[in-house]
Amino acid sequence: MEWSIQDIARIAGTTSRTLRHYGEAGLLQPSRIGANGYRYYDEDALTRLQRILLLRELGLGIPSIVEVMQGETDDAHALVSHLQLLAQEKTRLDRQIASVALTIRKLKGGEQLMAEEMFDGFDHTTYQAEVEQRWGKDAYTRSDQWWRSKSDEEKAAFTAQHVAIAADYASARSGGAASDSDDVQAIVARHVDWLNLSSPVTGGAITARRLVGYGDMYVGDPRFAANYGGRDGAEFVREAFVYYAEHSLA
Amino acid sequence: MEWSIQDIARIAGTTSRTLRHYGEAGLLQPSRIGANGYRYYDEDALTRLQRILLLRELGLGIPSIVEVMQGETDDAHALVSHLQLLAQEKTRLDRQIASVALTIRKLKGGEQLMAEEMFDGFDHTTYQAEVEQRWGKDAYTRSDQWWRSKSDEEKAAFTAQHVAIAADYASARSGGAASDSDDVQAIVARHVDWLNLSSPVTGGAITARRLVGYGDMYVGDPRFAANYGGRDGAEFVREAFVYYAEHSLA
DNA sequence: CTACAAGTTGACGCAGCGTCAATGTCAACA
DNA sequence: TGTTGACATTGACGCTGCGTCAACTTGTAG
Repeated sequence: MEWSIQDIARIAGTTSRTLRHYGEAGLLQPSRIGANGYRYYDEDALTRLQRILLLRELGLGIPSIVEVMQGETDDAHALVSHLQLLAQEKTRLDRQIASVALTIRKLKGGEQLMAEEMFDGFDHTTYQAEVEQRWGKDAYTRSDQWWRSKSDEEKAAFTAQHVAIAADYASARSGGAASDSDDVQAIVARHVDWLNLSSPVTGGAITARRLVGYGDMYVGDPRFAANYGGRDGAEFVREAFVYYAEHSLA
Repeated sequence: MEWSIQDIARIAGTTSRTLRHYGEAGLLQPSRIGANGYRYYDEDALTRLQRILLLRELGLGIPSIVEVMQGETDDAHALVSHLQLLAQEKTRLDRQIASVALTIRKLKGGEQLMAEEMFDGFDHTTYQAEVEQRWGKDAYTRSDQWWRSKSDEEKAAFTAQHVAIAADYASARSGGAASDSDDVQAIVARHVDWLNLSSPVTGGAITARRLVGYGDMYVGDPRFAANYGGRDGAEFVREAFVYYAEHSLA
């Protein structure tokens, strides 16, 4: 059996450009080249290609894959060192997220705005007067003190976590995931953990009832919905909350 | 005041090449260009450059910075959307780390090897016989059962966490951090959390005494030291453990 | 006036392909 | 057999953010 470059690309789920690139890189040569210069690939090449694509999906660079395919390194070894790279990347990212969050807060004008901002994302009340009206007269003070008690690092981490959670909802939703899918429910679990971080302020761990209450608030208030990509995003989160409340907080 | 490209680069802590690049990108023009083509920069340019470098450190791309500098977006807004990018990147990385860890385990030949591998990283005993001798006759069984009780995702996460921790030690050490520095002690805190994950097996949370014991083992056994970059790395971890044990587990 | 160090410039390189413009191939139709 | 149009295929350039380098200037010491 023999296929043209386009055929192989379709079968393996990649592009002809990529195949030519692998050819240049010495990763995968066509099994035959026609008199007209066209590349043709056989079944061995297809198998090899699929292995290459797997390693690429795992993030290995072409030189590493070349090594592996030449048998100088076994797959596991290459993946382990790759894993170390990924881990480093991750901590670098974590650090950067923390500094960016910190810088944002500094730019926004110092501690004064912090309680508001945090409350804004946390229980959707932006102004002190509103907080007091909605949550009781000393809620603002309690929250403000709690927030001030945190170090800069902790504040940044807290903010960053929420941003990450919101981003995850967004990508899950755009990827077509259902609000009761495992993926989304896993995000909710993290979200609940995050909410529980401030349980000292709100008085105890999240209950099913409270979680659904939050969901309603997210949908009802555009300032909060904005955190989740608008009304539709907030609605998605609310559905996920409801499901989670029923199945995991019962 | 006016400086040559090299002067400005040194003052701001960057390179002349970078400055020329920013020039081409329209980010930062020299305040004057000599008849010989040499670039000269004044104080305004220096101020602007420092702002640019700050945003770059936070990971903003040049086009984004151009926007910000043109006043089309304020800093905070740009950083918030950048933060979302970073958060997405992070979850992508998390997923990839999990898949790589999972793939590694699959390659290593299924469940059979898992208990060994995990024990290998966890308390340095590679072989069943050795485990039994060192930790008591049913330690291996307990550990094996505990490990088997985990889902694939959980196993992958567990492995990935340890790799990340080891990588963090390595980068901290190569960055010249002391074992009693805040950064390193924060890594130890995560390490302790990680060790506590298997407290059901080892019988209760880590104590100061046990932590130091682990440190000694890491240094003493090359198979384990390998996880932390060899003897020197293990020694570094041991020092960090000792400090942590005295100051945070007292 | 020479010799040499230090500075400056534009150009190429890199990773992993996406995206062309320029040709080539092939079946259908005249 | 010649034409046409739909698809394929190829090599080349582009992209990010600079590091690195060869070639050329400038300035200082002797």
